[in-house]
Amino acid sequence: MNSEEDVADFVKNGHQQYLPHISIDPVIFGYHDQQLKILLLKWVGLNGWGLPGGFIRRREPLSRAVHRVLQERTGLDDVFLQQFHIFGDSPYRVQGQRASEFAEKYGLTVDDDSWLFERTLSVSYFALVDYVKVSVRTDFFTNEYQWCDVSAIPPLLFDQNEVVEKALTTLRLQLYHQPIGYNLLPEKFTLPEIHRLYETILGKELDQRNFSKKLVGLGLIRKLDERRAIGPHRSPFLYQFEKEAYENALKQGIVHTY
Amino acid sequence: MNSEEDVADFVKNGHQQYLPHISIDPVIFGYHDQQLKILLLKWVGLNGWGLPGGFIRRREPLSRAVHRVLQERTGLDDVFLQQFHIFGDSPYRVQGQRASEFAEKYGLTVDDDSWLFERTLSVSYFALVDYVKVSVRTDFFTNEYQWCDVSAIPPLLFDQNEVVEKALTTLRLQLYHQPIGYNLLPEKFTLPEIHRLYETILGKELDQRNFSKKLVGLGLIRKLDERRAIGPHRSPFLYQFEKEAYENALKQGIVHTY
DNA sequence: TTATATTACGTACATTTTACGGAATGTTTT
DNA sequence: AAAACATTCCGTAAAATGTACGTAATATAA
Repeated sequence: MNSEEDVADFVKNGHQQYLPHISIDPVIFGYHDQQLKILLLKWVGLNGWGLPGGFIRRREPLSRAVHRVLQERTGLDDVFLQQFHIFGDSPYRVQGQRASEFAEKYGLTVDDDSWLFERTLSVSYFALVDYVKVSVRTDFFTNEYQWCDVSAIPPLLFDQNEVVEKALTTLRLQLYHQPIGYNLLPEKFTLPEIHRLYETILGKELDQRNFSKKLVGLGLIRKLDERRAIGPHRSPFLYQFEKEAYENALKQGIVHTY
Repeated sequence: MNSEEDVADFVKNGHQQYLPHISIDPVIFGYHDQQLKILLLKWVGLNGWGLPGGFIRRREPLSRAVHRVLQERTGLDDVFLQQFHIFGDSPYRVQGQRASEFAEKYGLTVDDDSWLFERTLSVSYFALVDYVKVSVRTDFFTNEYQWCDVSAIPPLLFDQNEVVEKALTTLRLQLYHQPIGYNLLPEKFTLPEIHRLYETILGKELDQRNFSKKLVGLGLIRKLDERRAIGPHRSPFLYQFEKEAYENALKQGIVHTY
């Protein structure tokens, strides 16, 4: 959607195609090289940084909608997405926005009761991807993007700082229970690789020896009989995710503590 | 809402007052006397048992909406409610309902595009209450109710069996992390009381000695210097919830495992 | 051959969870 | 008053889990 015509139509008639009052705003964590970032977009009409977002098509299952939104933004398919909350309490989510400001900015005529500016609840998911493999697409509403380190998130639109915080908390809590890194690491990876990933996500050091014991003990990964050549050092063994365990995890979580 | 006039207006114009496409369907667990039940309503228009439900007012924060819905159904205030999922994948949630059947049943004229019969996502919460203290209110749409044992849930409307299952799983998972029994037990309660509560919810025996150690150890409850007379037996000591710990739990969960 | 950076692995200690038996107590019955 | 009964109360040992930590192996480059 990039022509002004399309946009005007979207603003005016989008509610015929999409459900009003509900947006999907995935927190897309990007990991690479011991850095954990999130994808932020500069929303022109709202004049600030915020999460990528999208709407649900009238006849589209919710989970398919999230995958589509992620796909549209990042080009990625088959990413593990985890729903973690629906936000509907913040004043911003109760009052809706003023259409007029937005209209001015774009030089569009926008009715004050346009569906786009009505109150919107936000269904929140998070995903974890490799940000160097992603080519982000911006559009008419978003003219800029950044991968922003999680330790330096600027003030975001609406209540989205809270959303990001909760996403991060949930990501960390579920790290040993959900197949979070599944689509991030290569099919065969080394212990140091997954070790660095976990350390980065949790923001703290994990004892390397205990870490491998734990992951193997939980049945999450399995050691292979191959190594990878990594230049001037000892070749590390390769590991694989235990597919069955992970598929179980997808449904019910790996660790059951009741 | 019980007069036919009100109902006709609700069906026709409810979307002026409520957000369409989103319902709130709390799973209300009722505990009493070592029985764990859930509140089910017989939905006349849909001809089946289902969860109590309600809609969000246009300018009403989400969490206030749930509390209101619960209040309207049960008369209870200040109940701990925990959001656990939003459902939007089931075919029933993607296609919407047929208005005509409903109209027939009630002898109302209902437009096929009435907001009420459009696709609806369900924001799900659970609560835990004492079901003998609740007087359930039915209304025009629901002419019957039952407190149904969790071990014998009948086929429910839409995807609500899945909803209930997930509610139960979440309830059990969070039992040691959220102030779930807070509004259920009296302010001062005995160890056997809370012990039986936990056993019933988890559906298994918990060693009585380890149980008290655990709860006190977690800082959830504190032993008082009083006892309660319970007839022909040794008088048990009374305990209280640790208010601060519980208020913390409300925000972030008590046990932090990352 | 040596230096260097990295991976690999095992063992002792602390903490948490689990298992389990026996003494104390408030009434009712004899 | 004593005995019987149903219940509450407590502590300790064993097992499992989590934490801390040092040293040997290895792949290249110098």
